[in-house]
Amino acid sequence: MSIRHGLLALLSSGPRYGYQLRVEFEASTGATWPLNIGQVYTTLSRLERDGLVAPGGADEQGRAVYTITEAGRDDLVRWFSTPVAQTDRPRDELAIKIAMAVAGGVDVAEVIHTQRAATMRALQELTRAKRAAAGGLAQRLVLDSLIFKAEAEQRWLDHCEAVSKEKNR
Amino acid sequence: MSIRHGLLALLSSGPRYGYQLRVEFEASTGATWPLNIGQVYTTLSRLERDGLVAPGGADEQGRAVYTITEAGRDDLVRWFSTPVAQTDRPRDELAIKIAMAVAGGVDVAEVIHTQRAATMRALQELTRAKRAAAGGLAQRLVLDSLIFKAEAEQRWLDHCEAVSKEKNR
DNA sequence: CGACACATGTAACACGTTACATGATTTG
DNA sequence: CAAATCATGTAACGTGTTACATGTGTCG
Repeated sequence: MSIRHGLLALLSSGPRYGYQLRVEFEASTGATWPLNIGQVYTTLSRLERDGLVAPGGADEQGRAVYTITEAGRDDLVRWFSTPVAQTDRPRDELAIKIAMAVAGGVDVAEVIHTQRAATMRALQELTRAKRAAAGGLAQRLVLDSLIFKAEAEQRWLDHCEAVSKEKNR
Repeated sequence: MSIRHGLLALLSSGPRYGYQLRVEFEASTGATWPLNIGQVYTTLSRLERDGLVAPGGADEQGRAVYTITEAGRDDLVRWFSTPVAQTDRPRDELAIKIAMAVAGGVDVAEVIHTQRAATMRALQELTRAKRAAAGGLAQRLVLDSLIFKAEAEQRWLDHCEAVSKEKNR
């Protein structure tokens, strides 16, 4: 539901056309998660189907603009005022992988090691991207979010290693 | 792909039937993300379709067991030896929400406040669950993962508040 | 002219999720 | 006996994702 509401949020400050939405979405959230243009159109169709946006004809250049509806604004208000709960977050693949490695007969230390190297590289890439500091505030915050998460992941991996070593004694 | 590989991992230490897989999956990863039993069967069908598991007839009690295939083991080895990259993680709904709030004309402080309260409650619930300490090592590590993440989220929210306040001066 | 950015859209698929239908077995 | 647990499966849907088809305008 992230893209859905992301596009809806962009539409809340005025009518937009598909291509523009992708540009603005990526400008806000950064190039972290590139948004396929096809996705924009399919999502717009679904938003229209659900009555949250309405096609607003075409603008001067003949581009197909969409406008947010009242129902769309309501939905958006609800989105912003409702916190993201643990339960509606997707399953964490890494946590499951480590859990399965611990439970099964897999070399946990090896899995942790591989992951740590990858996360380390990601972290370096992220701090590099942050120093470049091209985008606006929103984009920088998203970048920070990823950094905080990556750091937490490193700490957790250390923790996993320590605990699983301890167990093997 | 988490459930897919999770079930495959469980099957790697011997044939299992559907119901059993759900029990073991939840025993490993905890009640954090409850696994609907229907999901197990649909996932098993898809694994069979892809040749990663094979139906192994029925056991003494007439339960439909599945066995991992060679291709399945290969896939699993690949899964364990390949780190989870940033790019194949799902979009973070909270990050997008805050980014959109910052970009649009939404009361960011309010959104942050609501989220922080929810995350705080989740954190308390998690530490409570950890003290209860019912499960095995794997389950405890998953719990720790969630705790580390929640803590990182709190720090990030603080950071967002500080930065967006600064901007409004 | 050829490449590239702009612009729109459809078809098909993957995974995850829930609701529903169905029945056997166990246990209070 | 009734309720709960065990057990299997299907149908239908939602979102996200990619691949493909198509066309215009612009700039080197």
